[in-house]
Parts: sequence; C-alpha cells; structure tokens
Amino acid sequence: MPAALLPRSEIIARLSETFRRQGYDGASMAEIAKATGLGKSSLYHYFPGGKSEMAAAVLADLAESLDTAILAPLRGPGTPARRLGRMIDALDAFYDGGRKACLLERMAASVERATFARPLQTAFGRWIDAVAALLREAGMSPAAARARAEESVIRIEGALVLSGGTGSTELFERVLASLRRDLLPR
Amino acid sequence: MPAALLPRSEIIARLSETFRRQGYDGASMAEIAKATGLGKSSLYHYFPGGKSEMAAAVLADLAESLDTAILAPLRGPGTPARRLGRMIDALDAFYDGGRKACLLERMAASVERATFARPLQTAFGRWIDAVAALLREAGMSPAAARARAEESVIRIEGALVLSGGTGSTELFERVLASLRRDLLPR
DNA sequence: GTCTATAATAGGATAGAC
DNA sequence: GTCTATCCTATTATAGAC
Repeated sequence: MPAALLPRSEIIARLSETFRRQGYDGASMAEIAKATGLGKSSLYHYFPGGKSEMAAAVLADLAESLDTAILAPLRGPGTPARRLGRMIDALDAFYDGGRKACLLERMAASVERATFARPLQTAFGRWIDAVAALLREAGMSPAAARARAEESVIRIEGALVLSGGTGSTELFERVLASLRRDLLPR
Repeated sequence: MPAALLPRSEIIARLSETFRRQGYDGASMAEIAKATGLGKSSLYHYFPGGKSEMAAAVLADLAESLDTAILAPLRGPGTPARRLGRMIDALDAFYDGGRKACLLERMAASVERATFARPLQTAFGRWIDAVAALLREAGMSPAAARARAEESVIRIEGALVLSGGTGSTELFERVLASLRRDLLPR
C-alpha cells in the first residue's frame, strides 16, 4: 500500500485553489489531477462521488479556512481598531490585493449552485457574524452592527468582482482602505 | 432558403440570458440550442467561431444593453433625484430584486476571462461613467463623483453576489434602498 | 493509495441535404 | 437558414494490477 502523497488537508487546499481559479464548471478532472499531483484514481479514492464530492469537501472546509485565514485576528488580543486592522491585512494578503477571486463567489456562480447553497450560506454567515461581533464590542447595537457587517462583506465581494472585471486592483485596495478607516463606529 | 426564426437581436438576447444563468463554462451548446430554439448548425451559421464567438457577440452588445435597460433613465428628463430613482427602479427590475445574477460577473468568472477583458472593462466603465455624470450634475467634483459612482457599482455587484450566495434578496434590496436615499450629495 | 488503461458519455464543431 | 447525422476530442468515471 503506497503512502499518501499528500495529507487530506493539503488536497483540500489545492482543490480550493483550483476551483477558485477556474470555477467549478471550468475546472476539469485533468486540471484537478495536475493541481493536486494525484492521478484520477487517487482522486476517486478520496472522493468517490467525483468532482461534486470534491466541491462538497472544499465547501465543508471553507467556513473553517475563512475563519483561520481572515477572521482569526478579530478574536485576537488588542483594541477593536487593531484587530480590525489585522483582519484587513489578512484580507489584502488572502485576495492578493484584489488579484485573486473569491471562492465563495465562484461556487455561487456554478451550475450546481443549488447543491452548494447551505455551505455557502454558512460561510457568508460566519464572516458577517465575526465582523458584527467586533462592531458590537465597539459599541454598536446588534442590529446596526449586523447591517454594517453585511455591508462590509458586500463591498469586499463587489470590489473583487470589479477588480477582476476591470483588471485593476485599485478599487479593491480603496475599499480595504475605506473599511480600515471607517468601519468602526466613532 | 428558410426564413430566419429569430432576428439576430433576439438571438443575442437569449444567448445573454443563457450565459447569465449558466455562466460561460456552464452553458453547453445543447442548452444554448434549446434556449435559442435554433439547431447547432444555425448557431454556427450565425457564429462560425462557436461558443466563444457567441460570447464575444453578447459582450459587444452588453454595453449597449446595459445602457438601454439601466442607464437610459439617468439621461432622461427630471431632477437628478428623480432620474436616480428611475435608475434604481430599472436595476430592481433588471436583476429581479436580486434573484438574477449579473452577466458581467459571470463572464468575468469564466476560464476565458482574458478574452473578455476589453468588453468587460468597457461595460463597467460606461456604467460608472453614467452614474458619475449624474453626480457631477448634482454638484460633486469630478473626482468625488467618480469615486462615489464606482462605490455604487461595487455595492450592487457585491449585493448580487451575496444575494445569490445566501438565497436571500434582502441584501440587494437594502443596497438599492440605500443608494436611492444616499447616493446623491446633500 | 497509486498506477495504466479504458469505458462511456458529453462536449464542441462540421458535412451536406434541402 | 435550418435540418439531421456525424465526427472528434475531452470529459467524467471505472477496472484491475501492483
């Protein structure tokens, strides 16, 4: 029995990256095999259900990845302003200054989007919840905090769409700068 | 020589609708044939380059469609506030209250996005320009008008992503309401 | 768990009649 | 301009050896 080439977590990470770049519909098994360094048979060993099971696994992991890569700083030490600053830094790095697309958006755009509805809702929900918690801690009412948190995620996603569509990272960077400055209540 | 089943403009409209729903990668020739009511051979008669030429035709038409469907009210009669209101109404109808995705976003997400870069840039640019012109007319400086116009398009696109991803139209409607209220300078 | 080989199908695209 | 029939490739998925 040959040893596993990659731990499952690394396979998931590479699948995520592939779906993010190519979209679900645009990612072929051949590209997935190349991206993971695994043969098709190995992929079907891990994911008997094929591509759609890979997507499910990626999405099951997504809320957690988002948490680790972006939202963790919000719960760290420091004032709300400093924690917000670290989340913005993390966003800038995660989306490579607006050059990388959002996996959530790509999956929501796929033809199998109905299948992905639940995990997508969860992921967006956790993101919004984490920001709203910070805003409440900074003194906002629950309702106002939630609305402003939703608005911040909307602006990030919209900026990623426009940055991707126009080929310019300027709009994404401007939105991040604006959030850094004005997201917290004064 | 059989008569054309549909005028070219109607074919383009149905192609647009298909790409908007399925995305470029997710739209198969079989689905396109069904959606247009044309056989494959007829489609290749109109678009010898196949699917990618169909997409090019859709995108060439896109800036104009956007203009007709959404931006026309901005140049109509009335005060800036009334014209803005009519554009918001048009947006609400065009995106069916947030239930319909944005074709620009879908095309920007396709694997052939590099091919579509130019027309996408043009379409986003015209949209932003039209809103910026209204804001200048309402008294804003060119730079401030442009920045605020970009922000408005970002918020609409972001709201469409989240409405699609969460299955709720609430966020889209809230963004439209906010724009209706606060887009113009006071 | 991974491999090579291959099945089975769906994909985009074309031929030629009308 | 449209049709039916077909081609060819790429696709998803499986079989079976190691």
